Amino acid sequence: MRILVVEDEEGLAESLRRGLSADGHLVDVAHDGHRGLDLALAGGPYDVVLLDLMLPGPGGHAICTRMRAHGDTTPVLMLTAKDGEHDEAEGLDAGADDYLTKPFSFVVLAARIRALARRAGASGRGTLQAGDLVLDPRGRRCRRGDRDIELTARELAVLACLMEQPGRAVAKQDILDEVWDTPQHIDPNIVEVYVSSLRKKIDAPFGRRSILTVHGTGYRMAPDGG
Amino acid sequence: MRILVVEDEEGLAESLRRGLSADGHLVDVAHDGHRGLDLALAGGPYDVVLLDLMLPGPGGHAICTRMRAHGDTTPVLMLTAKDGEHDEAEGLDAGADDYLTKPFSFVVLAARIRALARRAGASGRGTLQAGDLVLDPRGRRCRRGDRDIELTARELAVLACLMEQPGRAVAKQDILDEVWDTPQHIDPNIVEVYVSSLRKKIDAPFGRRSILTVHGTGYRMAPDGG
DNA sequence: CTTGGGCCGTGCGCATCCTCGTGGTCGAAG
DNA sequence: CTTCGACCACGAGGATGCGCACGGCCCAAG
Repeated sequence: MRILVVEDEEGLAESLRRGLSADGHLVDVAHDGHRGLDLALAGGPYDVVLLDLMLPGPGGHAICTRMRAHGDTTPVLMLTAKDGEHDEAEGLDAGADDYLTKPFSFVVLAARIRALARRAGASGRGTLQAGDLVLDPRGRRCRRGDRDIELTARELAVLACLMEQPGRAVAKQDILDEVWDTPQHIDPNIVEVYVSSLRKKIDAPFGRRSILTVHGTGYRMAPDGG
Repeated sequence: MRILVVEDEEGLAESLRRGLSADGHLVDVAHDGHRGLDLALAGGPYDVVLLDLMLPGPGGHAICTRMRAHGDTTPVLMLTAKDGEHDEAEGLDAGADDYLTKPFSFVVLAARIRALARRAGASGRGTLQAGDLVLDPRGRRCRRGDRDIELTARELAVLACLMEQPGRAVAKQDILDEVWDTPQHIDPNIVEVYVSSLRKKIDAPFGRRSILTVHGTGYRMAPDGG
């Protein structure tokens, strides 16, 4: 997922960036309200936006209000150091979807982010993204940049399997488990064949390389799409 | 793993309990919706929850919805006797992660459970850290700061062995035992070779020194990453 | 029936990785 | 300081795993 973090405390911002990156997300960080507003309005699309309430320049409240005024419905998770009801009400009024008081544990944050993404996904779920490569498994569509790409059912399933966890290696056996019904009766090399076919469709014509081989393990989707 | 099974057909419930236990999991079983809901909300934490859709009392749909409303993101696998699209959409809307129609083979079920647990476990657990050095053994990823580092399978295994106990010296023989299958038939110097290779990748390019030699014993990971 | 597309298995050429040997360097003990 | 054992760097060879083209099979549409 693409996540925007607007947070002026550098230590916290950095640890959020690391933690979320380690979870396989693409993270942009802004250290003040001006940059945060710019990215929120034009840097996206993001799947989730984390906003600190107190910031140099426009605060989280203002950023969220502006986003909603522009018709942007990206889920917003508000972070704040205070814990009064006053703040919570304000944040939610501004159009925030959830609210977290500092200090918080990273595990809790990750859970809230998943929950937000899940709820948002209800209306337009299932689109996977890695750089300029977009996959809509339900609608059976795949695009690189502005060009549509035709995929067969198996190709699409394998690609989805990889794009569900961009940046992480997926074992060949795991792909078999997820894509084939009777994985035990099937030659694992079949995965190589489909990866080869996918590369010919989504990489070669664009001079890219988004599906990387992890020797002895399986494959990995380049988070930036190659 | 801890697994919750909510299933009212006693025969099926029992065979699931036996099969999953045989796979090494800890299994709790509920035979109706009320007990299932109680366990799901308070009996955990579970790694995976299996929900039958049709139950005495609250159905799987309701249980899943309640779990999500409580912020619980435990992976849910929905079981159902029907096979209409209607059911699938309902289950996924409720926040289920996957969906299996009866009858199903146990092998398929086990594979789906593995896939769910893997996806969930991907975020957070299992990542090792020492300063700005981060290792994700499952996803086969390694980062120093904001730069990705490519490691071979052996390199990664040796590094994981050291990072599991940052600051503590690990005997060369212990590394052999953990990383190699037949440690007795192998030249112990091989460990030195891989440490050397690791230092070239994770230390030298950054001017750091995170893998320290403990003369006469083995090696030690600098807790701060060097 | 014929045709075409998707799916799966096989085999060979090739890239990568693993392992070990050699010779040089470092560090601790006396 | 000297000595000896432990450690390190480097490169060659074999072993392993991968990429990809090809051909047969099956099903569905015409």
